[in-house]
This record gives sequence, structure tokens and C-alpha cells, in this order.
Amino acid sequence: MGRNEGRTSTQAERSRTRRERILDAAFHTFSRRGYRDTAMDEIAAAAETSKGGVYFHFPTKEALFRELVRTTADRLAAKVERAVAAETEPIARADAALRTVLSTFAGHRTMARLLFVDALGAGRAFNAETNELHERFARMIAGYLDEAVASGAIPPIDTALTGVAWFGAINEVVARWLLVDDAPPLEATYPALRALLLRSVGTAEARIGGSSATGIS
Amino acid sequence: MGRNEGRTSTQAERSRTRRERILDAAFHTFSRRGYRDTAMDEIAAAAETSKGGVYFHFPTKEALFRELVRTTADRLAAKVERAVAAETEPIARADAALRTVLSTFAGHRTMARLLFVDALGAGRAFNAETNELHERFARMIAGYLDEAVASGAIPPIDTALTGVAWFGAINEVVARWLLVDDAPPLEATYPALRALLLRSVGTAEARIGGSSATGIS
DNA sequence: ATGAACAAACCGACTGGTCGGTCGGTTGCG
DNA sequence: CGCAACCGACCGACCAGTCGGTTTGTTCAT
Repeated sequence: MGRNEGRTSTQAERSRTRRERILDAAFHTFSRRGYRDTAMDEIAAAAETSKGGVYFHFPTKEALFRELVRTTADRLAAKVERAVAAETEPIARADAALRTVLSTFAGHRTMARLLFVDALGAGRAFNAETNELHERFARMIAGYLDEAVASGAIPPIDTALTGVAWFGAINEVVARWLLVDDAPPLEATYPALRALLLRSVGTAEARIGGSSATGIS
Repeated sequence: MGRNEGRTSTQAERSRTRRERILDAAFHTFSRRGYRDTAMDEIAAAAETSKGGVYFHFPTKEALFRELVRTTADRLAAKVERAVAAETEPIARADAALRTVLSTFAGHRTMARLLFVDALGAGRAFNAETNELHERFARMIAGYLDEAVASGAIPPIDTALTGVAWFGAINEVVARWLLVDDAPPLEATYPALRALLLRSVGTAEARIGGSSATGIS
């Protein structure tokens, strides 16, 4: 701890800042215009740097995009896991996950765009990426469902398929909300969607009504 | 007799044939490589004609793609409607629709690709198109659900949202099947998916078991 | 029949524009 | 001085769409 602990090295620090700024600019630009329609020059301009500058920090356009999708998905997954960990009862967990996803997207339209629309619009080369992303969330759901089955909260079902179907249903609801102009707030769909999903796995009707005597809001 | 009643005018007929061949080639090429990665030259080559020839029949790449998506969707929708019309009981109708969609896609992977993957990969310019396509199917589902509600087969629910969710669930299952290498046959998912969907709208559990013929309790 | 005249169908070289990625150079911190 | 960071003109590949030209079929006067 000799020379510089207060204000860390300006060099590396500024580099990281710049990198972050590029990532940020890329996030917004990709979100707004989609992968194919976003030029590296645009990202550079949005980050107030040059194309060369961008290419100093990222080897290719694809790598930049990949990193963006991955870290964004990571952040969302972590948020969901945190919310789920706060609950113990299986249905409450599913509830927490659903609520977290919907409210996060509601607050960050651009994030939703990047993950659920751009990822598909990025072309055949990214299908593996997209597939992995979807699979990841589907598996996460399936995992919670497995717990619910194990605990007897719901009858045994094909949790893998259900995970896929749930993800698809949520995905579509979010996508529709993203693409339609007159957008009723995303959270408004929560009660109906919640009931739909819970019913689909055979949750006892009595547990569906409200989350626990209190409404959500 | 007159000049030509048996074999109609060779001119127009051959033109239509050619047009058809281009459409066909475009269908396969778009399906295999996606909208953005398909060059008009490729389509021309696949149709054993030239780029100029293609442009004689279609004004732009986009128009060609649009016509393809529209007619493909039309055909599928008609097929579903025919299958549904053959049934009278609401649940049997939903059943028929689901079975038709799954078996059609199972038999024509490329069709599924074109409608559900390419349409999204075609870029921001097509979002309106894609949105309309999804909405169309979601509305179709919602319509059948409305009938089911009216007939008392299922309790009153938000059919519009449910239509969207069902479509999303089915879409995702099909998409997963399309993108994953080791593909279990699509129809294999039918029983579980059917049960899942029917349960989600509160169908009496007794009706879910078999597809038909079982007594109604 | 015959072939001139005409038009529809078709061809493929070319254009104009875009954009990912490169590279030689400049800057400024250490 | 030296090196990381940064700049931006430039290159090369790609591709939708164009256009002048060629082929092919149809019509009709002779």
C-alpha cells in the first residue's frame, strides 16, 4: 500500500471508465436500433469516442454485444435469485420471481428490448447465444418447480417443459408490451398472469387468490 | 375449337410458374439463412434464374419476404380453422388447434423457422409485421377461449392475456425444438403441453386426462 | 404459313452506399 | 523516453437495386 491508495492510478481507472462508457453507449444503441442496424460508429459517437477507441477495448462488434447480453442477463438472474431467496414457501418463490422479472422490465424497457428482442434480431450467428439465454431462464423456473413438486405444493409434472412454456408465456407478454404503442403498465398483467401460471401447474385453487391475504402493489 | 381452351396461354402460365418457383426458393433460403443473411442473388440462384428475373416479379426484397410470411401464415391459419371447425365442443376445439399447429410445424421445420425465427430476425423494420402475426394467432386463441367461457366449459378469465400467454408458450416450445440439436419429436410434447394449457384456464381436471371419448363428469 | 413488329420475360454487369475492421499516427500520463 | 490509450482516414467485402440489352412468345397483316 505504498504509493497510491487514495486516488487509484488515473491510467487504469480512466481506461475502465471509458470501457464502461462504451458498454453503456452500446447498450442503449443496441436497444434502440437493434444489433444489425447499429453501426460501430454510432456506438463510438454515443460514447463520445472514436471507432478506433471502441476497437481498442473490444475486439469485435459481436464480442461487445455478447458481453452486454451476458452481463445484463447475469444482473437480472442475480436479482431474481435474491428475491427468491427471501422467500421459503414454493409458491411465494415463484411469485417473487415473476414479480421481480415483470417489475424490472417495466422499469427498464431497454433492458427488455436488448434481451428479448435484439437477441433474436441479431441473426443466425447468435442463435446459440439466444438459446442459451432462454434455456437458462427456463431451467431456473424448472428448478423452482422441482422444489415445489418435492415439497408437495404442486403435483408432479414435466417441469422442464413447463419451465419452457412459462418462460415463453412471460416472454410473449413482455414482448407484446414492448412492441405495442398504447401500453398498459406491465405490472397490470401480473395478477392474471400469476393466476394463469399457477393454475397451469395444478396449484390448489385456494392458494391462487391473493399472495397471502394482501394484494400486491 | 377456338384457339386455346385446353392448354391456357403459355405466356402467363409460365410466368406464374416462375413466380412460384422464386417464392419457393425464397422460402427455403430465408428459412435456412435468415432474412438478413440471404442475398437476392442466392434466391435467384436457388430459383435457377437471375437477380433481374427476381426483380421482375418482386419489387424489393422486403416485399418478397412479406408476401412469403403472409401467405404462409394464411395457410396455417386456414388449416387450423378447418381443424377447429370439425369440432364443436370447446375443449376439443382447443385440442384440435394445438394438435394442428404442432403437427404442421413438426412436418415443416422450415415453415416454423420462417414464421417464428426469421420474422424476428428480420430487423426492426419488421416488428410491426411480426407483431401483427403474433397478435393474429393470439387473437385466434382468445376467440376460442371466449367461446369456451361463454359455453361454461371454463370459468371467466382474461382471455386476451391468456391468448398471448398460450401463444408465447407454444411459440417457445416450438422454438426450442427448432434450435436444439437433439430434437425429441415435437408431438411428444403434446400431452404435457395440452394438460398444462388446459389446466391454466381452469378446465375441470376430469376433462384433461384423455383427448376425448371419456365420459364427462 | 411467314415474318415483321411488338412486348413480356429475363439476364448479369454495374453502381452506390454501407459498415466492420485496420493501421499509421498522435497524445499524454508515468 | 516509453507505453497505453486513443484517433479517424481508409480499405475491402458485401449487397440491394438498376439498366441497357437479349431472348422468347404472341399477334397480325400479308
